[in-house]
Amino acid sequence: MGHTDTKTRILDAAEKLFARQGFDATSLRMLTREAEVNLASVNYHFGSKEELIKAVIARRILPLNAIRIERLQKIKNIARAEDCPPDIREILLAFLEPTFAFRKSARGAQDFISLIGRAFSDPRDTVRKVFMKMVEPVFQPLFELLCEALPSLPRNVVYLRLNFMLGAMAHSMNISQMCQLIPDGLSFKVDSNTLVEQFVVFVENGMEAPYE
Amino acid sequence: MGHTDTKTRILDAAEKLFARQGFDATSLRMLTREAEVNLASVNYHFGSKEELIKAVIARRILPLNAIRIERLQKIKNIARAEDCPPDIREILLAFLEPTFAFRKSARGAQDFISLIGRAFSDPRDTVRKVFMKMVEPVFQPLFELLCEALPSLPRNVVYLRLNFMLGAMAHSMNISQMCQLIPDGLSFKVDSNTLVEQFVVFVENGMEAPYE
DNA sequence: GTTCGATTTAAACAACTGTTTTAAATGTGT
DNA sequence: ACACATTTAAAACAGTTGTTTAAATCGAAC
Repeated sequence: MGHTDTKTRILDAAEKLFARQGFDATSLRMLTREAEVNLASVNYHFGSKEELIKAVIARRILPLNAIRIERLQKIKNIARAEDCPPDIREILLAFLEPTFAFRKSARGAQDFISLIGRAFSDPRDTVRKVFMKMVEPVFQPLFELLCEALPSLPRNVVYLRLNFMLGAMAHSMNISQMCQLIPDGLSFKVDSNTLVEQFVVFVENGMEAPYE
Repeated sequence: MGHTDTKTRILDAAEKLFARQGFDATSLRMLTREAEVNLASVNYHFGSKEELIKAVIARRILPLNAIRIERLQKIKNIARAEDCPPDIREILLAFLEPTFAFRKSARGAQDFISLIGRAFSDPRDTVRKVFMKMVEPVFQPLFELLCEALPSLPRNVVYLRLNFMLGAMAHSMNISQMCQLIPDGLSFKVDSNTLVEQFVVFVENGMEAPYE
C-alpha cells in the first residue's frame, strides 16, 4: 500500500460523501474515484455498500460511546456515593462534550457528526436500526440518570424530553454548514463554542421545566 | 377519470411513499403502481421527479403557513396595541398548533408531517432549498416576534434557540411511527396530545432560559 | 358524428446502479 | 527463489433508474 490503507481510504471518502450527499446519492463509483481506489475494492473489503455504511458509522461511534458511557458511569457512582440525585448539567455535558470535542478533533469528524444527524432520521430501516443499536447502550444509562436527576417527572415525560434534546442536537450538528433560514438577510456566523453553551442552557432549562 | 384526479392520486401516493421510504428509495414505478396510474403520467403532469417532490411539499405547506402567519400577525398586532412584549407560549402555539391540528386532519397528513421532518435535513441542495424557501416567510416573523418577547437575549441567541426548537420538532414528528430507542424494553406509547403539551413546556422553558 | 386538444398507454431509451468475475499484480513466509 | 494467499485491476453482468417517444384513447365543442 503506497500511502494509506485502502480500507481506511474508502472509509474516509465514504464518510465525506455520505455526509454531504446522503447515502443513496453517493454511488460506489464516485466514492471509489474520490478515494482513488478501484471500484471492486468496496465489495472486496466490506462485502456490500450497506456493510460499508455500517462500518462508516461504527468506526467513529463506538469509541465515542465508550467515552460517554464512562463519564455517565462516573456521575452515577458519585451520586450513589453521596446519596444525592445527579446534576442535570453534568449529565448533559457527559453526553454532549465528547461529541463536540470529537467534532473538532479529526479532519473528517465534522462530516461524521452531520452524518450521524442524518442517520438519526434515515427512512431506511437498515440504516436507522443499525444506528439505533449502536446508540442504545449510551441511551439507556443516560435515560436512567436523567430519571434520577428529575425524580418529580414521570418516566415517559423524561423520555419525551430526552427525545426533544436528541432531535435538537441532530439538527444543530448541521447548522454550521447547512443552508440556513436566514432572517432578514442577516446571517449569523455560528460559533461552535457558543453553539454548545447555548445548547446546554436551552436543554437544561427544558429538562428542568416543571411537570404541569 | 373514474375516481380521483390523476394528479392528486400521484401526489397522495408520493406523499405516502416519500414519507415512509424517502425520496431516493421511492422509484417512479413503485409510485405509479401505488397510485394506479401510468408510469409516464408523472413526467406528463409534473415534468420530472424533482418537480413532483416540490409539488408534494408545496401542496400542504403553503396553506399551513398561511394559517401560521395569520396567527403570528394577530399576536404582533395585539402586542403593538397594548405596547407590551408578546407572550412566548402564545407565539409557540401559533406556530405549533396548526401543525399538529393538520396532522390529525387529513388522511395523508401524518405522512406529510414526517416528510417535512425529513426534508428539513435532506442532503440534496434542491430539496432543502425548496423547503427552506417555503418556510422562510413564516420563519421570519416568528423570529422577530421571539426577539420582541425575549428582549434581554441577543438576536443570535434567539436565532440559535429557534433552531433548537425546529430540530426538536422535526424529530418529534417522527417519534410516533419511528423505530425508537426503547430503554429497558419499556416502550412508551406516545400519545399525540401529551407530546404536544410536553413539547411546548420544554421549548418554552428553553426559550426563556436566562442568558448566561 | 366529426374534429381537435388533452390525457393515457405501452414500449423503448440511454444512463447508471451494486455486484461478480477473471486475470494480473503484489506482498509474505519459507 | 519459490509457492501461496492477499490485494488490485479492468471488464462485464443483470437489473433498475428517470425520461422520452409515438400511438391509442378519451371528452367535449361544433
